[in-house]
Amino acid sequence: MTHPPAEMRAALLAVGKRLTPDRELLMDIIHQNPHMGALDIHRLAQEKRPRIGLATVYRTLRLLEELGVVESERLGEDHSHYEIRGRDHLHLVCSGCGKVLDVSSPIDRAGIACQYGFTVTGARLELVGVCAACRRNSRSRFRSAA
Amino acid sequence: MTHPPAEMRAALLAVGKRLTPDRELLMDIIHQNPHMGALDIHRLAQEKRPRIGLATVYRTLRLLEELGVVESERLGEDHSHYEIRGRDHLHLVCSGCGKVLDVSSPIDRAGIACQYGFTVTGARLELVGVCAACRRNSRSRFRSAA
DNA sequence: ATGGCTGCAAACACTTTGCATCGGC
DNA sequence: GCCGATGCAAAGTGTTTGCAGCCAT
Repeated sequence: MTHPPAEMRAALLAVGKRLTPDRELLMDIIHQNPHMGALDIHRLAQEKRPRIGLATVYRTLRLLEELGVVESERLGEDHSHYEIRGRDHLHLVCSGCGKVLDVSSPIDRAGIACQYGFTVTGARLELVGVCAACRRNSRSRFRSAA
Repeated sequence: MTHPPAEMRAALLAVGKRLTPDRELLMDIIHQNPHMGALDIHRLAQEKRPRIGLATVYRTLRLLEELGVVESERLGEDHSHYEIRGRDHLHLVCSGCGKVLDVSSPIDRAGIACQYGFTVTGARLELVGVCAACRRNSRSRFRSAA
């Protein structure tokens, strides 16, 4: 529980990237706080390393995303949220305040209302994959990472 | 089929808003082109009304969203996409180029691959609604429109 | 004619990038 | 010691806003 980002460190080293204190801290924060924005992550990081810059946060997030260990999402807000890849992606997004709740089990509306106090008014489903054209060009937004 | 935005016009007039040529044109464009970005909409609009400004596009989109007739979404890109509210919200988002396809029937992966040439690699589900706190405050991001 | 609507440009929020310095390997 | 990583600040996007003039009502 202390240092879960073992896979993250491995991913970095696997491509010859350096394991810096900044990156370790950021990986820890991302791992322990689901769907946070870059500015929140930065604010949290500054509590432990006051001199860390926002650019480093963005650069690290982008790097980790390219390595496939984190995933960024626009959850209806005007900024991105970041989380560990492969975790559940069923989110409850409040149309009032934009708050995001995680749901981990297959659910029904009554169950959600009961368990999370969240009233579902609409759904939005995105299937991510590769379209015909990109398949032909074998193009993918992060596959080209050296 | 010629002028489907009848409901849109009604929505405008219902709240005492004016029915201008710019707005009619924009409503037409939005109605006929699903999930387009603001800049695409602007570009299209300029073909018919060269003097239309980008600010008008944004202001109109925001107005129509507040009226509940269109809906904006961040489909993995760094800008918003707009479409008529209530239409299907099952999207196929290409991880290569970001292109978005609409799917209208309940489907399976094999069916999607066959019908749309799109290889599904992951899914993302958002349930939109009202969280407990906002329910208590009866707060909602667009309910407060005058 | 009157008040909302528009174009223009400046302001904004989030994110990326250039450059000199610092530090992991 | 080398080359990558960082901080800072400037540049880049997409979106919003202030203001003077315009046009539906």
